[in-house]
Amino acid sequence: MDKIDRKILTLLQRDATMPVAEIGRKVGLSTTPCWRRIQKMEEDGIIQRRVAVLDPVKVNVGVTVFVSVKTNEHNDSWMRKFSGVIDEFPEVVEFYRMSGDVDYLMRVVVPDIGAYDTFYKRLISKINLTDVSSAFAMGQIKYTTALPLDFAIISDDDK
Amino acid sequence: MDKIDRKILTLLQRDATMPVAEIGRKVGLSTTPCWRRIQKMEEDGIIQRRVAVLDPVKVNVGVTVFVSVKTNEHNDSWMRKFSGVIDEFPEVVEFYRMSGDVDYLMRVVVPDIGAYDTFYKRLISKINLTDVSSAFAMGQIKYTTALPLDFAIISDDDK
DNA sequence: CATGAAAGGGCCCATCC
DNA sequence: GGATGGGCCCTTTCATG
Repeated sequence: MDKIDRKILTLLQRDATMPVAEIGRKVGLSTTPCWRRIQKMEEDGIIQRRVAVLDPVKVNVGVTVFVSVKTNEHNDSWMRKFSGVIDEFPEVVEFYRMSGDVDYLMRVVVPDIGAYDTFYKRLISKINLTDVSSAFAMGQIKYTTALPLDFAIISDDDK
Repeated sequence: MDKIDRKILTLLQRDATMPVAEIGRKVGLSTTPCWRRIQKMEEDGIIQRRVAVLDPVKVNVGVTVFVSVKTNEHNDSWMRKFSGVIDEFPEVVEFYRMSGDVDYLMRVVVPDIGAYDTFYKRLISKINLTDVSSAFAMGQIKYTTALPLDFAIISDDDK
């Protein structure tokens, strides 16, 4: 991956509908080589997919809750089971295995507190969770799907 | 918004490259009305944008850190300043104002612990933060940009 | 008023240089 | 990496219930 690829990714992370010809123009390439680079990055899995991003408030999931879970079950099979349960809940949009005193952290999106309570009851009915604590977000100040590309590995033969 | 719109959104959240004709076929509509519905949802801001989603590991930001901030400055102007500082950091991909004992929570993506330390130093040099604590994720088990549409408001005249 | 059918223009993508 | 061309898809216009 070189500087041009990074520029292409920057543009596509911002707007995936941009025509290849225009991307090429912005990065100083003609259509074909630019298209080939994009194609390769898709094959390599650098570009995973192209998705529509919706307005959370307008689809009535304006409330984010961070749910911390502590457990005594520190084995792989339990994690897989937990993971499988979480997969069934579309309200859970992010799920992490943590280091430190919390074992798992998930981000849940719901319309309001009441809906969160419903979610919570459904969750604990599916799997036994020892210690769960919920932190409510009062507002989303920043949210982006665009990853920083400043750390991406640049091939040597690139000025 | 009716059931068909929800189906369209479900498809577009999964894959925004799907041709309108195919979407129409899947939801039981011909091309034009399907295209118009999508157009309208874009105008209404329900569909905010279409973006490329990249693989975090492959662009070398495989480590997620959740940073909790407590502060004594509970006024709007300070929040705006903080918000402005955060905007300058592409490593911060999410930023929330919280209720409870933590005031702000952000998700930061970096290549490794060392890069997080660099980020942390740069951050506290830009703004005075009283109480900051960092929690490292050992792994991302689930991440989706797709919001649940089960809560979306359905217009009455829809079976 | 919402849907469907058909036509034009633009873009993707393959081939060749 | 660049240029040309065919084919598909988006987008508009017109017709229909």
